[in-house]
Amino acid sequence: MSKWFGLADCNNFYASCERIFDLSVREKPVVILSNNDGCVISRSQEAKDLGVPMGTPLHKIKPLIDKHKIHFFSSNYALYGDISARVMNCLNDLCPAVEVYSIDEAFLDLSIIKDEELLPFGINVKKKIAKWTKIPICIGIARTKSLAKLANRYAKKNFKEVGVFVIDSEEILLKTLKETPIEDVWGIGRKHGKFLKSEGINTAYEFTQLPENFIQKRFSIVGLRLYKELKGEPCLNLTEVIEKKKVIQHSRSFGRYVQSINDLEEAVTTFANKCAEKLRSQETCACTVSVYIRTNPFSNKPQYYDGITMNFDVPTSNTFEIQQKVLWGLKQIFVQGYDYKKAGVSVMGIVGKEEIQGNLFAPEPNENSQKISQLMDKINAKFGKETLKFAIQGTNSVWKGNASKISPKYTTLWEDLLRVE
DNA sequence: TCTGGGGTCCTAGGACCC
DNA sequence: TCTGGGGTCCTAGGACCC
Repeated sequence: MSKWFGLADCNNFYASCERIFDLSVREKPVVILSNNDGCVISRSQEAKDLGVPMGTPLHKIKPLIDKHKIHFFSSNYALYGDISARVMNCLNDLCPAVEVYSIDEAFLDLSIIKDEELLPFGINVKKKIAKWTKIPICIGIARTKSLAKLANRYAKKNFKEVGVFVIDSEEILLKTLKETPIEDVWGIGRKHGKFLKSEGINTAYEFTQLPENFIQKRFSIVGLRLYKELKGEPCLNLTEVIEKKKVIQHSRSFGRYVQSINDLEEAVTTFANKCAEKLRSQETCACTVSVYIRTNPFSNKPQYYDGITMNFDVPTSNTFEIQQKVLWGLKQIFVQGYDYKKAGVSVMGIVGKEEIQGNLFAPEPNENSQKISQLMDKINAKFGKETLKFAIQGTNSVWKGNASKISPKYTTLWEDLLRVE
């Protein structure tokens, strides 16, 4: 049986989430800002139509915002994560097999659907999702994942009302490939796009007409896979199981410049804790941890960047152990006299906790501190983030960013539950 | 004044081993 | 003077994604 892949993708996801509960911004231009209210990371259709570019810093589009009364929100990941889970649950109920690909996208295996049923099936899924979650989606359907992506983009662009597009004939395939600019193809980023255009390759179709050995040589096997997929040969499968993360990071730009090591210590211990929590939540331990600090690359002030990577004797997910290493590392890389703007912690060499090999020469793991870590996880899960935290994390952190325009956590915090009066 | 955060995969090159 | 060859493992860097 030949395959059919679908790609369901939420339209303007973060902006759409804000509109579910806040009726005053429905049909109004809305933009969502990154951490620190830095730059635009999501736009409603109305905002796109007004010419708000993706990724621009807020201060650069302030005149546009004022002029058109564009509503803007700080990002509210608790809300988006919860709405995403609802959408994915619905897709799971409606579709034979689902691979959650990102917070707002999922691949579907539709191979068991009859060819002539694909379009009505897609339309039904779209309608149900809209009804159950109030999130508008588009669905692209084709023979490969890369083509489903292409079909999805085509649906968004040309059939937004229907919201579903199926590439089910050679003619439609060629037409879609010819109408897709090369830089819009999934897997062709800025660098490759620029190179291809300089070679006179402007569309997905022209890409598929290049010789195979040229693709392999210039774009390695990743590019070759894409090339084959665009020609209709599936090289990527649906992966339904959620794999454990191989790297876990936590980093933040600061709300203002930070000079003292104490403030940096507060920040990096908080990040170390987050990494440890994430490790425990996927039942893994890390062999390695690194920490870095940096100044603001956009400013004219003296620049500094340094990081350090450290190994554990025995892989760990213990908050205390990870914190300790990170604090030690910070002392090694910290230099007085700079305005620091960002710091981050990442853990790597991640292994399942059952695969850990003991180290004869390492001290026995501290079981008490591990139990405390787990207890903290439980309490924080029940009563909310950072109900319980470490003294060194501070209580009035100067490094924390601004989120001046954050919407309520309508779905994940009792106090923020919508009231009907 | 103000510029996000968290991932993946692949390749090249060096260290090391036999 | 001439200085192997093949394999593995690790890391850094670069490309991409949302």
